[in-house]
Amino acid sequence: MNSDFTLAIHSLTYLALQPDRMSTSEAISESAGVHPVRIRKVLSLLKKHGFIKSKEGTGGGFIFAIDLSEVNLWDIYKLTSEGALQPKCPESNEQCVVGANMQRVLFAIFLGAEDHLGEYLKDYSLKEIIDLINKEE
Amino acid sequence: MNSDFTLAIHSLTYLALQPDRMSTSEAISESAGVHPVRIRKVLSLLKKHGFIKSKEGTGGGFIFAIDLSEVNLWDIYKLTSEGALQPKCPESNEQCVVGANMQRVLFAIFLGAEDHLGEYLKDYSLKEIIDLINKEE
DNA sequence: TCTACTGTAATACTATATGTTACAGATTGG
DNA sequence: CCAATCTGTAACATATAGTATTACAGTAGA
Repeated sequence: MNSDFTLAIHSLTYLALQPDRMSTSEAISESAGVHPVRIRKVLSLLKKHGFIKSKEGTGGGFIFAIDLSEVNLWDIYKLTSEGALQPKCPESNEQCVVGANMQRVLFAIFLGAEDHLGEYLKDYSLKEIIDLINKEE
Repeated sequence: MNSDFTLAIHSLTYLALQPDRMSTSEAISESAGVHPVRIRKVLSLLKKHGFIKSKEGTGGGFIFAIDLSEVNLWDIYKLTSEGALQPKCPESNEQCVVGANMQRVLFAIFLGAEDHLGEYLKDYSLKEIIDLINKEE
């Protein structure tokens, strides 16, 4: 899976630990180790779905908009990575019964697989992520 | 997920439908729509794990080695794609509590996610794939 | 010994992911 | 009103991963 998912979780966790003030994309990018523009792109998506609020200009930045327990890993997976589980299917030969039907069969199975994954990921809310982050090894 | 998984399933399905004779990598590649060398690479892996047998030289090729019901999608996932679910984690800032722990936390969660996925994929044996392939829409 | 295969390494190419630059628009404070 | 500090995005550049191709050694049958 690509790193948008990780960056989204990272950013949300960061914001959750700064509940009282705006955080800039630069501050988050320093924590996450990527370019601020990338953070802004990911956060733009999270904002569009109401998880965070943003403000432009001096003293602006990003801030958490809802309760920690209201967002879980499945929500974020759907935003950033839906379909990532689906195996790539090269365009195969329609003259062959295998080639003609493989994509359809695998697509259906992995649609179910993603739902199944969802049931697992729903059990991890951001609150639990933060608990795990704080629980040092 | 990359297409090695799909090619492995495709090849196995193809071989399962030709149980009495050797199939060449070229024949399979024509059905799957990829280069024969790629098929040979994937089949080399399947052979190493005992799912198929191969024979070099004239009249050679690949043939199914075990019972259809003995191989399922989880077996093949593990061979071709284990770890694919794991979200990429950029190297983040160890000075920050979020950066220092995010990778460890996500890694553990997605290890569990892959196990969970396994429970789902185990329910699909190659026999069932073939039934689905034959069941036209 | 010629032909038809697999096995595999090396290389080339292509697609996707990521990084960077640039700049318009919003907001604040002097 | 102007300068400074942010977000929001598009456009472009670069890096990485996925895939295709070439090449050739080894094996087996006719």
